Amino acid sequence: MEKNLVIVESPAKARTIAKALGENFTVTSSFGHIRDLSKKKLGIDPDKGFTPEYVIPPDKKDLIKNLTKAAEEASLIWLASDEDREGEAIAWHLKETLNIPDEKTRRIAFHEITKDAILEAIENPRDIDMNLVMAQQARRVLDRLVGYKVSPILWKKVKPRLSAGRVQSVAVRLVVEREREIMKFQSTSSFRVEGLFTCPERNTDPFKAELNRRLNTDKEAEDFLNGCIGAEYSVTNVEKKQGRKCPAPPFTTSTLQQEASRKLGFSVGQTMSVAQRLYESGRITYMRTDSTQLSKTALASAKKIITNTYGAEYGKTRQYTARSKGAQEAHEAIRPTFMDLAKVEGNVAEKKLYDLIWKRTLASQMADALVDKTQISINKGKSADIFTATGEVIVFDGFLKVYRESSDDEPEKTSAKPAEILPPLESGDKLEAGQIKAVQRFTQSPFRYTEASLVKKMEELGIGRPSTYAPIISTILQRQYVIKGDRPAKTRKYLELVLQDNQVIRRENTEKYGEERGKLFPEDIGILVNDYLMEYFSSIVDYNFTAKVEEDFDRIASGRLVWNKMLEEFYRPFSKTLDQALETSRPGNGERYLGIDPVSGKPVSVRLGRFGAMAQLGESDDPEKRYAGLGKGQLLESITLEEALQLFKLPREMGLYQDSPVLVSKGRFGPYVKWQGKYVSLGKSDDPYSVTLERCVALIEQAREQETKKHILEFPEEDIRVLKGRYGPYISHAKKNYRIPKGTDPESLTLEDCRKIIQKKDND
DNA sequence: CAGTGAGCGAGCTTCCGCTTGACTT
Repeated sequence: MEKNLVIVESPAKARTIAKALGENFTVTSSFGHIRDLSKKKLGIDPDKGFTPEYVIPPDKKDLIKNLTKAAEEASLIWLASDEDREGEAIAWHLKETLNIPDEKTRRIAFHEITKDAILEAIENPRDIDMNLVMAQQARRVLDRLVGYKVSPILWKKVKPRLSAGRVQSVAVRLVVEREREIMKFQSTSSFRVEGLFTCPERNTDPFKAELNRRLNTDKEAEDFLNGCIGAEYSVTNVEKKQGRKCPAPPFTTSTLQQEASRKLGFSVGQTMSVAQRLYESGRITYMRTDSTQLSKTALASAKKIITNTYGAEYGKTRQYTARSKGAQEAHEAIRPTFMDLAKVEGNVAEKKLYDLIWKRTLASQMADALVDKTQISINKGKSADIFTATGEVIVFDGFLKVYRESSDDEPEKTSAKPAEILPPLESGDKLEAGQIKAVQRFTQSPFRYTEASLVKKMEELGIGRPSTYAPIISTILQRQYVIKGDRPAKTRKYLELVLQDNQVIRRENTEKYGEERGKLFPEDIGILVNDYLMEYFSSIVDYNFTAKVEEDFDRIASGRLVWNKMLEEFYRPFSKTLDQALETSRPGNGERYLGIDPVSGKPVSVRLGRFGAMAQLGESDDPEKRYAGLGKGQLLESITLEEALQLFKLPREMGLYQDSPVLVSKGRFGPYVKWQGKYVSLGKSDDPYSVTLERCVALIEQAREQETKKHILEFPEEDIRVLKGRYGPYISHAKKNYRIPKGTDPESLTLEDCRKIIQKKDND
């Protein structure tokens, strides 16, 4: 009997395919790529045609042994990795590494994981497409050259352990440039005028209408309102239009990450690991995809559910085409495996994410929503000023019954929302104005990126792949190029001028604005590295670099370009750039002179030092010069003289407590109080610059109390203590910690017990 | 863990894309 071995990339996929193929096929998986360039060295010789030296990573050795054995025993090996560049390369590496002869090799691809599709694939095997494989090889080698040639330059010129790459460096650039836009941004204000109108003849309720222009100053606003006194208003035009809203396409990796971020507050990493669990338990299709396509079976079952639940008029079968640049569409969109399963078992996160996927998929197959839009234009006397009232009524909800996509733009809270319904008015109707008010509004600075909106931007630029979006975010966070953080809301005053009973009243109100949560902020080192790369490696951090090389990869894939010729073309100028950077480049240290300290008359400057960003008070040759580290959220580029001077107010001598001095200062781990040689961290809401002695004493007392509670047992003669820590009780001895075995009551431990525990662990 | 800021100079750091586990402090 024939023995067939099918190799796919993912074990979960292998399980489903095994079921469809039956007993004559053994289905196994490669767990992604099986060979790669060595991590330790470059693995490419640019002088010898760029031929890569592939190695099997240590953690794949066992797998390869098993696969080789299985391949030897089989009579036919079906290489069923994905039908894209990376998948084709995996098929080729498998054939090479497992030593599979041509006559035993069959290359197939499944377009959807259904029995019919799988059997059809088996009927139509082909050869490995070497052009596509070489396109992948060119991609791999190029990324290695960029990453492993530029990073060491950063180690030498800036700081060890830094990194640069075709994708990550552009991600950092986006964050840095957005921050600079925000720094540069100057808010301006104008006055938005809104009136309440009624039509006495038709006995209507009051409705809102907005003036079609903004007024620049409060004077202008006041004049305008005064001009409204006694004015006559009439309807000049009523326009009715029917609009449509169509559903969003089914999820890809990046749109799932965006929606899970906006609606569920998940990080992109969180979304991926929850999705992975749903995938492994067979609830959803593959979660790393750039395709919005749905399988025929999925389309059919969605239609059935919609018809049964909402009626046939709610259904509209549609297939969406790829929106993103460079999409390779090796998989389906992310959808429930079984559409008729509306809810899944699992933890809260799994349930919520599944619900989101289910609704989005279903909605994508539903009818457009129909909206009646009405716009009423209102004349103010004979002036050119026009007020406009807009109304929007949903006449058929369609897909909105199930799902509504959210947006990244945080709408200005007070801006006019369209009214649900407007009174039936006709051109020529006379209106009466009730209250008219002019409210000061401010322009908003650009938004900082969230993890998910950065992914969206990268996808738009064609940079990165579904499998790398989450890891890229972790990398730039890990390198401390960017940091994820919050900013509290700020308050500002705004003016409101109200015309009521023929009088203009002026009010000053306050409002909160600009609160940010979970946003990406650049760090000083990220800014510095970005500026360095922009100066010496501008072609690499060019937003179009990836798109340009992708064109070449496509030409390689279609046989119009030879892979190492392309690399040759790239490398010749690139190696010159490298040499130049090594020889001549000097990265900045972010140094800025901020001004003179009015108290001491000494100059204040900031720069990046060995231990991070710092401020310096006094010239470098001043023996009494002082240093202070910059605080959290402060950047070299934007810190002001006032803020820097503030830093030198620490340490503060607070006074005496029980005859010992109390000191407040800031260290590596944040602000602290020091008293009698002991350190106590300040609370989250305490400000080291304004905290009082009283509060410090309270903190000291609290810490003292905890200290006494912390000690459960003491055997000082042998330097053994039983302490209570963050993770429960433990034994401390000679500056090392030891766990207490489960089920042991820490208070009943004897000195002998402790010795045993210590000895046991030290012997391990 | 707790205020550093110059420097002997070993040996190490690093990319992007495929894919899952194996680990507790």
